Amino acid sequence: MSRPDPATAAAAADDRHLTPQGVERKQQLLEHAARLFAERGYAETRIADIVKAAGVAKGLFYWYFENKEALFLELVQTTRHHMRQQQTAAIDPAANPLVRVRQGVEASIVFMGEQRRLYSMFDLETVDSDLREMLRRGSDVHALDTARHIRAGIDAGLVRDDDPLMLAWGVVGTVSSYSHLHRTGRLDWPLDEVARFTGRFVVRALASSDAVALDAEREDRDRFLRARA
Amino acid sequence: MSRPDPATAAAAADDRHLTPQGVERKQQLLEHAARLFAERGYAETRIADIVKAAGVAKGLFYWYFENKEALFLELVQTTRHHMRQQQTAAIDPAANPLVRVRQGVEASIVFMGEQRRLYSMFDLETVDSDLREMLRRGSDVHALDTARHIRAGIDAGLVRDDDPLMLAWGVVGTVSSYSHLHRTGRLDWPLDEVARFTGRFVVRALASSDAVALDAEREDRDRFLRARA
DNA sequence: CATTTCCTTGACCCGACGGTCAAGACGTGC
DNA sequence: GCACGTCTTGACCGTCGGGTCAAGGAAATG
Repeated sequence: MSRPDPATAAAAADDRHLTPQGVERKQQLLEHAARLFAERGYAETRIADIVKAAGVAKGLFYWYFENKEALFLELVQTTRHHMRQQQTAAIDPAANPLVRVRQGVEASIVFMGEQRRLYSMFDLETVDSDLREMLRRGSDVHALDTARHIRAGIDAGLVRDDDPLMLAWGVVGTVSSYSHLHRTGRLDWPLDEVARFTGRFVVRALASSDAVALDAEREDRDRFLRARA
Repeated sequence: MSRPDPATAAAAADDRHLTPQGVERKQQLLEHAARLFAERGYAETRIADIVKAAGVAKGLFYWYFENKEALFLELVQTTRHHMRQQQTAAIDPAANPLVRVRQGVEASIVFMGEQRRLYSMFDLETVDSDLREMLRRGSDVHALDTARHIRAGIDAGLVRDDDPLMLAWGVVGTVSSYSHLHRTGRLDWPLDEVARFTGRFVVRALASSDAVALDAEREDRDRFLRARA
């Protein structure tokens, strides 16, 4: 479906050399598209809308992108990349597994909250089935990642003994739920409070005992206060 | 938007008298539509597809429904109704609040799993913004409902002291996450195991202490064994 | 200054799809 | 057998929107 014959490849080929001007124009299109997708959804955004917003002719769109789907893909990939960067930055490798999960969770909430414009089109699968598949792979990776920490947590006796991958899915699901809630404006708490609440929820769901959970929460409060100081 | 002028109301008026044959035909259309929505999504399903599947002419669709959206609405409402019935049936009013939440959660998972065809179009908001609003109101109700039990749980000292509505959103989100996972085939556990896992996850996230959580889980096992006998 | 590559334009094409309509079949009561 | 409401048909219409194209300007390259 991506490149059935050479004729199609003529438009927006992989090895297009972009001048600085071209790079900037492409960036403009991406940004306007992102804004429009977030405002009215992927399907409801016409290519005509995008080029109009950018103030260029319709044909130009196809100079930079093969089609709407290709643009969307690019948007998703770069955003995902930034998200992972943020996550790894937030996770303290020296901390215990349960705390690491909590740090990842809180970082995700904050990132998604700050980038809510972009994320409006991620978890809610407002796209056709091809793209849906791709979006799914994203959360799969996220869950697998989380599962690693959880496994370590179980080994360390910090996380209760249950299927690690299933627990990880619970974490990912919880994060995306609260983030979605916040993003859609049904929850007007400040972002960092949403993050801390979500962290608490997840820690409680995973912890092997009260003591462990309390410990992870205390550590949380400490970090929070330290960050304030 | 629903009925701007009398002319529109001509099609599928509220006070249409349906013969038994008409009722059945309408039902056929609803069922085929549900199947197709589930398979390929709301937006990707053409009215032409629906009537073709039902083996009738296109014009007939507009005899029974004002448009695609109206059909969708009808589908959502009846399904939601069944879901709530199932939930209330599963909740033992004599049980303690935490257990009641768990019962509701497990019933939801089972119901959504059995009706997965229909539910494919619910939580994932594959529809335009008007319908999205309506779908949201559905989970709002669900969360509010859950929050009542949680409040009672906090008063009884069974649920940890945190914002009840937020906790309720966590429950609803967790349920819809695991249900979604199961529905999309990324989780091939038997349905009742998914339900019990989800119940456990939620109970742990809410419980005020290990003892309380263990108690609710033990009660769970007991019920399970009793049901088997 | 010639040539090539990049960038931009907007009119145009065409298929898809939601929705309409005139015409007729079937059944029921009078 | 007539009249009326229910039900069914499929051709037809209009619009919307993705995608194409021929043409030309602007900038780099040689």
